[in-house]
Amino acid sequence: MLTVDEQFNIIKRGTVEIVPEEGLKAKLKDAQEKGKKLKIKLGLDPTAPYIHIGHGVVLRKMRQFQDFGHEVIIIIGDFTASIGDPSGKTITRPQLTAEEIAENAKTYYDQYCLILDPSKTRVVFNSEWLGKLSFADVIRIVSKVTVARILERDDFETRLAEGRPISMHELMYPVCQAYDSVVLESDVEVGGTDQKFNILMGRDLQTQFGLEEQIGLFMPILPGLDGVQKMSKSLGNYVGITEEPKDMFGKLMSIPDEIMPSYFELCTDVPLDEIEEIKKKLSDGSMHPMEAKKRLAREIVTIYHSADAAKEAQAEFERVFSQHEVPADMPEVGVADIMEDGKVWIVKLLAAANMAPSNSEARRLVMQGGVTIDGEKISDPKANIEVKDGQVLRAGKLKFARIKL
RNA sequence: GGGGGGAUGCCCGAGUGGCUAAAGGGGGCAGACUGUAAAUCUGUUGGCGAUGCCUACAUUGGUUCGAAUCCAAUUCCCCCCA
Repeated sequence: MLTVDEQFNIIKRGTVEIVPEEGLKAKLKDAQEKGKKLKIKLGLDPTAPYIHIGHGVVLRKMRQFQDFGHEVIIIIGDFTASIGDPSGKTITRPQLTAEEIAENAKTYYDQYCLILDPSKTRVVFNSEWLGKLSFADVIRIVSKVTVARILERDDFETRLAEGRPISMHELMYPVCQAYDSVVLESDVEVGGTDQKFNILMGRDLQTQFGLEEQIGLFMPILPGLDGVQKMSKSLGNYVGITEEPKDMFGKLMSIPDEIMPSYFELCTDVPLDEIEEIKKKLSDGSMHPMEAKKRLAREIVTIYHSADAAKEAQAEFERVFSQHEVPADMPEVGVADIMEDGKVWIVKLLAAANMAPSNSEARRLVMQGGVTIDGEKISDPKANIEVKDGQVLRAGKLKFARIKL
């Protein structure tokens, strides 16, 4: 078994901050000595039950705790989702139905099993307790929180200063999340740096309720594929952890060079000194950035699939993008329905292949010279084409389909 | 309770009676260059088998030959005073 210090160092990797570090060490030590499990808390948003490698950063951190014998508690914030974490332009989300919640929970389970050890994972919904509080209970809880404390939160502070509105219920969001920690008696709460205020609020509230304070463990926000905004499904700049190896590989190859180091650190298990080595080689030019990126993509695909899958994905990538050959497999597009006199109108063909959301968009693609069949450019949007079974339709760099008569 | 300001395409934002499918920017898409990186340049960015037609500037109705633009009502948002 690893010593407490060794455990601590593994856990510390990639973190922005641990509040307080000594507290975490003490908890790890205490747990080891008494043979008890720490409760590691993570909150997830139930409205978007799709896990990408940005969530993976935090989940993999949780996994490390599990490997040291601790218990992970995932809180699906079905109650708090109806408030919406205040972001400035909060949209109050609709309450989910029981069926939706159950369905999302299942979806989560299938995904997080790829990272977490299910035997050491508990999933709870915070509506279980938050939804049962009476108004009197709520008053009792909020009486332990001062207005000044709440208004310390950055976005509240700036909004107040700029005269932008803050709704009462938004002020409740951090309190709800903090109260979750009280109910669960969590030892550690893991989250992105955007969770800092909420997680520290948990510490305060636990103290108020006479409990031991949880440790706040903050991970950086993983930048998305665009390298600028945080990774999120709604921005489309994500890599889902259940995506196909070749899609994962391809998407990872498209990230800006500058964010490679943070991806290495946060999304892979490549040792830190090796990452340093790579950085050095990149800056002195002895390593081509593309090679580093291939390594990165391979590492990540290996984590979520396997080393073989990663190798295959790389081979496929090189075949398509370096040697400009067609992918080994691609979706088929049946043309039987859109055939007229043995010919197919190119615009309809693109729509049938889901390469364009509308005919107008398909026309544009054609006019812009992004469409080929078997490598031959189609540039006339009026074109009616005699297609043959097995021909390869391509739109842009990424979209391929095999024609099926 | 009183007074004032506002709502435009994916986003920001111009437009105050016809020349407006709506300037400009961002983002997206496509092309060139390349390493499916960045930067840069070019084109494109409501729908429709399409030299035209349809739908669009919060909603509904009105004025007008003609409305994103004027009027009325409605909804939502913001600010100031109390």
